Amino acid sequence: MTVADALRHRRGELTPAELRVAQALLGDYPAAGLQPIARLAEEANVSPPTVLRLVVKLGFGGYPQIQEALRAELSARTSGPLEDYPAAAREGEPLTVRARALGKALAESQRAQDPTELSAAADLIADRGHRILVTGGRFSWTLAAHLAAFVTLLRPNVEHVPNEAGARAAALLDVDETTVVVAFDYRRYQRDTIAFGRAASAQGAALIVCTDPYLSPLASSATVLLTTTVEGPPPFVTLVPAFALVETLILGVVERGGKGSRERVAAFEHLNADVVDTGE
Amino acid sequence: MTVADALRHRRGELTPAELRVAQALLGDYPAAGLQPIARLAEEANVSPPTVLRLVVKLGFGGYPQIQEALRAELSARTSGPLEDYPAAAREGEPLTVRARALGKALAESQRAQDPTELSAAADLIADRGHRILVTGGRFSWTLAAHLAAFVTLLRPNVEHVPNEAGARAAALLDVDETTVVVAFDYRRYQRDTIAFGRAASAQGAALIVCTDPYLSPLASSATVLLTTTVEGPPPFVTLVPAFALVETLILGVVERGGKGSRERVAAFEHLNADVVDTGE
DNA sequence: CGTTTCGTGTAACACGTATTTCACAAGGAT
DNA sequence: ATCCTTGTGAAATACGTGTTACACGAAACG
Repeated sequence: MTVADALRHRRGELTPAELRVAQALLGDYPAAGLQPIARLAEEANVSPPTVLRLVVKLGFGGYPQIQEALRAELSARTSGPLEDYPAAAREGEPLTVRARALGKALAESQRAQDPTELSAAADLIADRGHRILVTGGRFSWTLAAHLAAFVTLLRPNVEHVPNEAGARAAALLDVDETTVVVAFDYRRYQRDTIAFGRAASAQGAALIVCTDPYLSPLASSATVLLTTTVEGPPPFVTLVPAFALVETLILGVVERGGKGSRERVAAFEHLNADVVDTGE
Repeated sequence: MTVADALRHRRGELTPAELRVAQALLGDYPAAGLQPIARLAEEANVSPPTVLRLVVKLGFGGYPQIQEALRAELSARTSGPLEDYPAAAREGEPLTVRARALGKALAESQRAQDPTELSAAADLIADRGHRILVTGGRFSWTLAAHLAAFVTLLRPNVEHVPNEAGARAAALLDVDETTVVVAFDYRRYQRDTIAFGRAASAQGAALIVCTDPYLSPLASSATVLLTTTVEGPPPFVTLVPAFALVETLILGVVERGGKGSRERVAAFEHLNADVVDTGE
């Protein structure tokens, strides 16, 4: 397990100040952790002892030890298993290159995923005692919509809250301890999404935050935190891993729903006259 | 110029012992240079002062300075934190299995993709002489929405037609030869999506159909046909490859849009006060 | 409303590290 | 051969750094 993995995995045990250190570390990984402790502390707006406490909490004997771990990860890169993957297919072809990049991003992203967090999220969403609100940002709203569309099929009381002030204000009116809010917030974090999530959290709702490894500021309020890569082919970002996460979540909810969920789907299909079973 | 460049460039001026340092440094770059000077010296079989002399010869004020330069190079890499650090993938874990399945589906799907069709689709969508309508079915409408949301950013005259009779009827009113319709239709093909596509095609519109390998009935009317797998982990289907296709299409449109597209995106980001650049 | 616990920063301390100084070899020149 | 020049390492020094101890404040608890 890499330092980055450990950092994300044990996020729940971190204090606010320690979380700031984690963000600084992940934000410029691994270079930030190879600086003197005082410099890292300054970038994270905390004191050196706080950094040290985080390091010890992660299981390292001291700051030099975590630095050694980071250097080791750095050295391991050369002999990494991903290097020999591209043996297949034609090099050069832009489409092939893109496919590889996406596949790699997907694999990496899911490797870093914490099964505990994932199942906690599925539990929350599957529990019919909760009301579910799903929302997203300028681009990620489609992910929210996709999740909401499927989950609606599996259980009642699911709502997609559009990326829009009025709808969000209205949705907040009924938020209480029995509400679960799923928020998608990826780099270029959006102030309004963050505000919505924080408000919901303040009103007692459970908060599932889906974000990138740099962590949305909303992460500190999260009950459950799910991260996926957004690194795509060189200059671009991709939401493919995030989309895969959404599907995995849906899968988890289906599993928890058991027979009831399947029957619900069957009922839906019968009600739906538009559906054609066989092609042609 | 990077430290590595400087090292190679000036290797002629180096003494034998200094050369050994250079080799050690380049052999495990840049991790070796981020160790304490004594450790690096030991690995190169020289004394610490020799390392320091090399550092000064390269134009650095001291050892901390060259370390800072190395860290800066590390940070400058555009690649994200996860991308570079593979680490060992845990076998067996259900999540990993799913990741592999998705990755495989993705790779296969994109390999089967015909570059000609893909670029034809991108051409059609990028051409500003056309009006673009995007629509999808019960589940794939989010894909349509995602495509529409991004393309709207890149060019004017793009419309997402919801999966709903009224909206579709209204949209059909203005369809003519200058219209391009993008339709998503995956297994459990939908009668209404098919009807919409056929009607648009009959009115002279170009038709881009995104479907699975079993082919929607709409395929026969398609100007351009794009297929992706829907085979997911055993009992389930996945839209991940389809989502990747959408992103690839967007990428194609961006490329064709050239500088204009980028400026459009930049303008959008400036207009958008909600966006937060840095966490917290 | 005290009391306790937890989180955090300040300041002193101790350790490790970079740097300097100096001594010693090994060629090359006079 | 003797003197320089150049390259190198050992040891001592001075500095920066990690670490520890302690004190303050805020939140949780009784």
